[in-house]
Amino acid sequence: MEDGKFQNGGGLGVKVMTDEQMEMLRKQISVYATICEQLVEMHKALSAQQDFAGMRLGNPYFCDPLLSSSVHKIGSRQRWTPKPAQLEILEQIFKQCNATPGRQKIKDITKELAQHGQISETNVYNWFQNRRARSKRKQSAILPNSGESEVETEIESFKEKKTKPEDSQPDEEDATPVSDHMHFHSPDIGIDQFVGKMESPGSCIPYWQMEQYDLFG
Amino acid sequence: MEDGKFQNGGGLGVKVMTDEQMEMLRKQISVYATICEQLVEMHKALSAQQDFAGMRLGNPYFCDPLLSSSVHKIGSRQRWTPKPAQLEILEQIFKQCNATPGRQKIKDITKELAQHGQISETNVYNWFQNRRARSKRKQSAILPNSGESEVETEIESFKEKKTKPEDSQPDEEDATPVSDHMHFHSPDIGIDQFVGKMESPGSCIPYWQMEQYDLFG
DNA sequence: ATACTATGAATGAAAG
DNA sequence: CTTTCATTCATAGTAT
Repeated sequence: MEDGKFQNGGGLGVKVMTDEQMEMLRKQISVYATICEQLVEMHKALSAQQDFAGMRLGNPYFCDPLLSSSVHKIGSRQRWTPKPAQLEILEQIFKQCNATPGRQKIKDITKELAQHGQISETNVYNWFQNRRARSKRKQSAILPNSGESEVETEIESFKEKKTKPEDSQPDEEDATPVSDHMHFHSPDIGIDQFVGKMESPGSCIPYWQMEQYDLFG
Repeated sequence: MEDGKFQNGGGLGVKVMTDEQMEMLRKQISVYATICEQLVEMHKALSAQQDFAGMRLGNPYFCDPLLSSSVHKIGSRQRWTPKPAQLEILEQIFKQCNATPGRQKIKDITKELAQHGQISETNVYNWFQNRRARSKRKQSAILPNSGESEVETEIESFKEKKTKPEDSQPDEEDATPVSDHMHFHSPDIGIDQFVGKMESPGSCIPYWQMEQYDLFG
């Protein structure tokens, strides 16, 4: 079939990758993609300052093939989108037990939902996970200071949205986000060689260390 | 790329690539590598020939986020984010012994990884715990649980059921498992400094990582 | 086309 | 070790 013209020496047209390999590959490429993105930006910024046209010529890679994003977005796997029917079932189940369904439960649900479309257990698992997390967030968002113990009410009709998406950065010094015109999310990384680690906010050893280092040793 | 030409071999959870896809992948990576090399060089050249100090001062993000390698707001990130270099090492170690590293082992690993950025033993410990747990979950997600809809011993024997891939599917009749030689070269271009700066992978998640979604349906 | 929002997915950390 | 929580990223859908 498809290996009619693109077959390797073995004559087999397909190869199987493990998740590990897949993941690694994805990571590698992501790294490249990010590097390129940033370098390109830098390049653009620099270009704006001076005209070093001569340098650009002769290099097919930064002339424009790159800048025009010929490399990016080559096919992409899109994420699962629950069908209305599936959603309904999920919501219903969620209402009953807004707790995490057990493994077996997940399986059952998955099987059930599979009748309405392609779905995997992971999808179901994620859905509940997200549903729960978001439900909780919304609750805390609408009741800032009241008692929060009895709030188990489902508020899906509440399309409460954050008035201010909040950059989630408590640090608002002179930082000028450049993300105005491009998605440069996470311009920061956790490389604080100088910042103290926050693993042990005191002098106590994390539970696991005690267990493994002190008791076990 | 039209996915219509390819098929997943009916694999459930197995990623099957055709030679064509493989070729494309290789090409993409090559392109990235080349681009990065070129851009890095260009950047170096530019940096050398001018001192865009003004720009630097005015824009902490533009100056050269890549070279400074740690331009991020202190305290803006709470949780550790492994850098590509660290991840690579971790994955490698995980491959060898996917068992829990002993206390000394953790220390060693931590020390090793510290060369690439801030990290603590707790981070390493957690990483392995998560890695293992998720590896297991993934495989159980597609586990050949032929059992009917009974909730029997849920503890099942997915201990070391399949040590190899998280998800193998007995449908690889004409599929050749990708050997570990399929590794494309790592970002071996001289941009380690840059790599260390990045932490947001996934600006481009091509067709791999695809699952049994409706990609073929 | 651009921006925004809703939400699926990934993952570090913590609880049990 | 297993399960759950919290936060973040990326993308599909939708509005401007």
